[in-house]
Amino acid sequence: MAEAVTMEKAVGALQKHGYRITPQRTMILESLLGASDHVTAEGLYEDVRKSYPHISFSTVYRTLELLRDSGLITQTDLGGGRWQYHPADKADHHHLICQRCGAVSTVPQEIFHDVHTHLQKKYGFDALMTHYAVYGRCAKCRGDGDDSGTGESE
Amino acid sequence: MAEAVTMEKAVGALQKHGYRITPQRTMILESLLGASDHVTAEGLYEDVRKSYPHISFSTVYRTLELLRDSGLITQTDLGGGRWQYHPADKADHHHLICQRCGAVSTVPQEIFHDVHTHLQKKYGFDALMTHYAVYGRCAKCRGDGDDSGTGESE
DNA sequence: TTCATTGCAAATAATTTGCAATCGG
DNA sequence: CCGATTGCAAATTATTTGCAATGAA
Repeated sequence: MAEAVTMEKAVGALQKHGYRITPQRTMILESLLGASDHVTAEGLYEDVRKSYPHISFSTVYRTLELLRDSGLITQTDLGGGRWQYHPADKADHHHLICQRCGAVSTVPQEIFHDVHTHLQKKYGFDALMTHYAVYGRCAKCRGDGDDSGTGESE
Repeated sequence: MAEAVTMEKAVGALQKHGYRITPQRTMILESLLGASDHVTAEGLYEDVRKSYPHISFSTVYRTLELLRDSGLITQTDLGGGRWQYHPADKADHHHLICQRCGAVSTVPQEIFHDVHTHLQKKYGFDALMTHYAVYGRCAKCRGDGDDSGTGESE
C-alpha cells in the first residue's frame, strides 16, 4: 500500500502469474494507472475505446478481474451498483460524498485510525478501513430538503 | 431516530401522505416491523408469500419505495448489489462484516462519534453515520489467506 | 504450434416500468 | 364511482459466461 504501481512492475507481475501481455491489457493498464481516481468498468471501456475502438466490455471486465487477483488494483463496492477500480497503491484515502450535490472530496487515511484501534481492542475485529465512502452533506448543502430519495449507503 | 415505529403509526403516516391501506401494504409492513434486522426485497417477498402467495415483486418494491419516502423505513446500500431495508427507528447501530466467514456483528452508534465530529469541524461535512457496514476480518478469521476475490466495499 | 485470450451474443440478477384489470375510500 | 394500486410481462443496468475464432509465446 505504498509501492507505486508502474507499467513495468504491473507487466512483470502479470507475467509472473503466467498471464500473457496483450495490447488490450496494456491499454487498460495504462488507462488505470493514468487515472486520477476511481474508475468504473464503463469509464475504462470508453477511455480505451478512443484509441482502440474494437475493445469489448467482456475483455475489460475480465482484465479487471485478473488485475485484481494479481493484487495490482483494488476493486471496491462503494454502493451504487457498480464496481470502482484503481491502482492498489493509491487506496490510502477516503471519500466524502455529498448526497445532495454529489460533490466528492478526499480525506486522509488517519481519519479512521482511532475507530480502527477501538474495534480491534474491543471486538477483536480487524477492520479493513482502506478506502471508504462517507455519505452525508457537504458544507454548501447544509440547508436541508429531501435527498432525492435514495438511501445512505455503506 | 428513537420513536418506535408501530403498525398504527405507520398506517397513520401513510394515510397522512394520501396513500391507501391495502392488504399487501399491511403485510409488508408487518413483516418489516417484525424483522430483527435488515431485510432485502427478496426476503420480504418470500416472507409475505407464505401467507399471501399472490403478492408480486413489483408490489414489494413499490411499497418499499413508498415507505422509504414516508420516512418509515431506511433503505441502505451496503454493497453487494441489493438494497437493505429496516424500520427507521432501528438504524442506530453499525455492522462488522467479516469478509472471510461472512459473520455479521453489531456495534453501537457511538463508535463513529469522534470521526463525525472531526469531519464536521475540519471539513464542514455532516456525515450521515447512521448504519454503516464495516468490512474486515473477525477475531476468528485473523489467519489470512485470500478473500475469495471480491473487494472491500464501503 | 498451442493454449490463453478475445469478441460477440446470450445469460444473470436485481430492480424498474408500462399497462390493463381491480379495489379502496 | 374514480383514481390509486396491483400483477404480469417486458425493459433496464451492470456484470458474467459460453463458445468459436484468433494471437502471444
